[in-house]
Amino acid sequence: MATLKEVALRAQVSTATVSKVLSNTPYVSEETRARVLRAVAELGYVPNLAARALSKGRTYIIGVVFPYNYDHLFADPLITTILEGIETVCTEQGYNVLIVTPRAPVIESAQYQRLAQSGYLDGLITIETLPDTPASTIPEQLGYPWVALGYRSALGNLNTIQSDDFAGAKEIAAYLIGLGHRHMGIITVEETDLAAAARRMSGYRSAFENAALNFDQVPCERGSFSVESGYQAADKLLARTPHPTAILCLNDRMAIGAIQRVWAAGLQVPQDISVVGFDDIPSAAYFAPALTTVRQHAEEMGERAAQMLFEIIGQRASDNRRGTTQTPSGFKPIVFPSELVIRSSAAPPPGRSLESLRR
Amino acid sequence: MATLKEVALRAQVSTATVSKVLSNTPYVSEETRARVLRAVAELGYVPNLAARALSKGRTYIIGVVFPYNYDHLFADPLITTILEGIETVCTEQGYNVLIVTPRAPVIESAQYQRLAQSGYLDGLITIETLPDTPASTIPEQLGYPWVALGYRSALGNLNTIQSDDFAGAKEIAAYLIGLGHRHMGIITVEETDLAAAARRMSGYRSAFENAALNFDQVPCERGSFSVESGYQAADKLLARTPHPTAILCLNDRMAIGAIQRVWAAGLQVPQDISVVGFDDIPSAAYFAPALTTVRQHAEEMGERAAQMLFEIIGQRASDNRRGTTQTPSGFKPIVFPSELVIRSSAAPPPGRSLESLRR
DNA sequence: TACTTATAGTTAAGCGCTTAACGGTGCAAT
DNA sequence: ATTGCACCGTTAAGCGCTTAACTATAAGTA
Repeated sequence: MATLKEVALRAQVSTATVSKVLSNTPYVSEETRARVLRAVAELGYVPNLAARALSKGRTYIIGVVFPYNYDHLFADPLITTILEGIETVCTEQGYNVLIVTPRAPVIESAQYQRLAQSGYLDGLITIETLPDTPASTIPEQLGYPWVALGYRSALGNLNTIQSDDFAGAKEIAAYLIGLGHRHMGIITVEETDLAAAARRMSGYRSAFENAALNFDQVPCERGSFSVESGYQAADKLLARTPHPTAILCLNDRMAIGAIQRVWAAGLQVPQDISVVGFDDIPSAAYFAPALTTVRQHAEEMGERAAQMLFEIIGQRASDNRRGTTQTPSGFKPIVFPSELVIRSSAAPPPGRSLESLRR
Repeated sequence: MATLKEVALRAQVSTATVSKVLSNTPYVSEETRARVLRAVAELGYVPNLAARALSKGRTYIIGVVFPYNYDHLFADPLITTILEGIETVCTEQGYNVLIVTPRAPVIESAQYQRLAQSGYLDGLITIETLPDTPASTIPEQLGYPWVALGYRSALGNLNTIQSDDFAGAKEIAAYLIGLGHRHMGIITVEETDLAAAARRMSGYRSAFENAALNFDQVPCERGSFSVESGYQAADKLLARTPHPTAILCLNDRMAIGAIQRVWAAGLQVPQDISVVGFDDIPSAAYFAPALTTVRQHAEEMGERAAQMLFEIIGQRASDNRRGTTQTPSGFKPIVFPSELVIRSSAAPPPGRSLESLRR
């Protein structure tokens, strides 16, 4: 609670001198430096960050904006893993992380809007799971240092970090096709709920078309990310005759739900039906059967996002210093590969299952 | 980027008036109010929070301090669930959450120390998994609004939110005993790594003693929270002859690891060996066999912690207003019950397994 | 000797906001 | 006519820090 002034008084110097000592500015004698430092120690002085922020125009806080329409936000391991990556880099750089979870579509979220423009944040990382939300727009308008994890077609995806959803989806679909599956089902989500959904669906489609399979008549149900919704969606898929021999799920949690439903039907995974997911959440490996899925490099993506943000912040700062007008350009999108993780929830289709089921 | 001053200029009033309008202070005519509001809208004015924080002495940011020695912090669903609870309440109250993850024992973490004392935070919630870390001490010394999730024997556990680890552990141990198990093994962690560890162990002990079983000769291995470490610990437990018919694990992840090891030995859970966990992480329900474990009310605990914090903040504020000296007292600890969740990873011991193993 | 220049420290303005204290109005009550 | 007071608005003093601009001294240079 001691202030700079009190330190100055005690050390018998001006506040400017104390400030200089604290910021390691040169031209302070060893003797006064020592005196100041002693006063600081004696008073247990800690600079007031709000004051510093006001006068320096920097807060050393960066905001991480979560997607708003997720069911249980932090329950998604992918998101928390990304957060962890971000957090690591920010801490290294001496920045703090403020988490922003808009509870309304971003455009309506007063909380978010204010924060973004309040000068409280030195930068913003948005985790954008939705297609082109206005969240994408605002920071850019402000010339605000900002990076998005996700897609932003509007601005040519500048300053974004992405996962190669298309390639990952294509690969896992091709894998199932390679195993011999011809009748598959898909559990997806509303494309308005997840920007990546469309990419993954395109990936699936591409694999199907490569194998000369008609993608448009593949049965497809929609869930809402959760295990429960995966169960429900699988329920509908299994009601078909013949039922699919493999189910492609847009995320792991729905895959787990789908597997529960398959079990409930008295069938085995993968012997009777193969089920694959997407994301490779931590428990995917320990689930039985261990999930065949697609891994995204979430932690690295988070780290890279933070690094990119700091590059932007640094660049802005030097621009300002030399009075250059801001380069309105940005970084090209960084696309992280996603990789097929083969475990044991997928296998070749049962030999004559189709025939036998048709009886 | 517009400032109060600019708004005032445009609305042709003083900055004080603008400020009053913005804070809904009475005694402003409808007409000027409208004029000010229009100017605000036209300029897209958003108050600068750093300035507001400085002049009001409040930042509307509360810090959540994570335990420092966790392997993969955010990977622990318990922690993220708590965070979610905290976040919910804070958002409701118009507060933001800053996450603080000391990367060193708290006492050495300059980052943490400064933050706590920098006036940047209106309050602190520490998630304390360790026994009486200095983290517990500092905020209290400062009379800083602060709540801990965990145990703090030093201060009579004032202002803490706890889970009834003892009762939960006792209950699950008693459950296994009730099923008929007599030879059990325990997978715990270092007590210096988790304050609750001692409580849970006491709970186990109590159940054993109630059943007149000698707790001290129960084989006990130590892991480090992770699935992998559970596997390793189970490995040692299974090396014994006779091996235990049930394994009590201090958390679910280690239980999952232990189950993997049991499978690797060609044994079935729960037919051959029962394995139970603690925490009831989300995937516990979907794991096969679904884990019998102990649920903690993590989200509610987080919410309650935040509520308690706001009560303290409010109380401080009114104290200051009427100049009362701070009541150094605090709230009594709130203990959340933990409840046994019976699923399918535990069953009675195999009929004659004891005899047959002893051959 | 006079003029730089490096060093050491101070002054004071200012970051953008809040708020106590202080005028002025009108108008009802004395 | 005087007082009281509810109402509307302004002035100005901070909040605690940073930093440009300045003063002052000592040492180096032509």
